[in-house]
Amino acid sequence: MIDREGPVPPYRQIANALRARIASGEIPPGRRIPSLVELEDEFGVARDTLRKAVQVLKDEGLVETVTGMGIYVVQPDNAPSGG
Amino acid sequence: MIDREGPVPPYRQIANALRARIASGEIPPGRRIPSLVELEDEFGVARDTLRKAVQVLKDEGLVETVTGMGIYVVQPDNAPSGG
DNA sequence: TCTTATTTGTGCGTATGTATC
DNA sequence: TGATACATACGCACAAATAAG
Repeated sequence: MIDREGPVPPYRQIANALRARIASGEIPPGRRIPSLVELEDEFGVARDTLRKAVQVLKDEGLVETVTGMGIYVVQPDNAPSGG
Repeated sequence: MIDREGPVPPYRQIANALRARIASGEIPPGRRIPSLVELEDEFGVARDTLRKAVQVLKDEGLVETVTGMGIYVVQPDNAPSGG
């Protein structure tokens, strides 16, 4: 799942994978993405790595984190699309 | 924000900047300094560098780390002034 | 209110590889 | 060779918010 030989670091690969799921509608707006524990299990990486991957998506405005709840896909209404 | 040309290494500059905020009262005793993530964003340096900067302030007794909470400005009451 | 479970937030310590001075 | 810095990654401990009972 994660290619540790290539030039793309794991945290970027994970960010890309999650972004693809969001873009494809697999994880629609308002929905939660898998928890860090589940992602740990799925990708076989440390939380630190997931934290960085999530940070990338947060930076892009694709997701938002809520302590005690999870990480949610930002809805178009909430998206900073300039309006 | 960080001068990478001068003789003062970034971790020292950051330590100085934080020390100034504490001295000026911008971050009063008992208050938390920005998290490492926020400082990463603000200064544009690696976590490794931030941790060294914080270590300087800890060495000076200006701040204390509380696990799971953050890094706090030491209160005069708690200062190791010999009491 | 308290306990239990889940989930994110925050920092510590450590390690590897690369690069500059 | 050493200090400094960046990028990446793993494992660990503890705190806070949320949810359910």
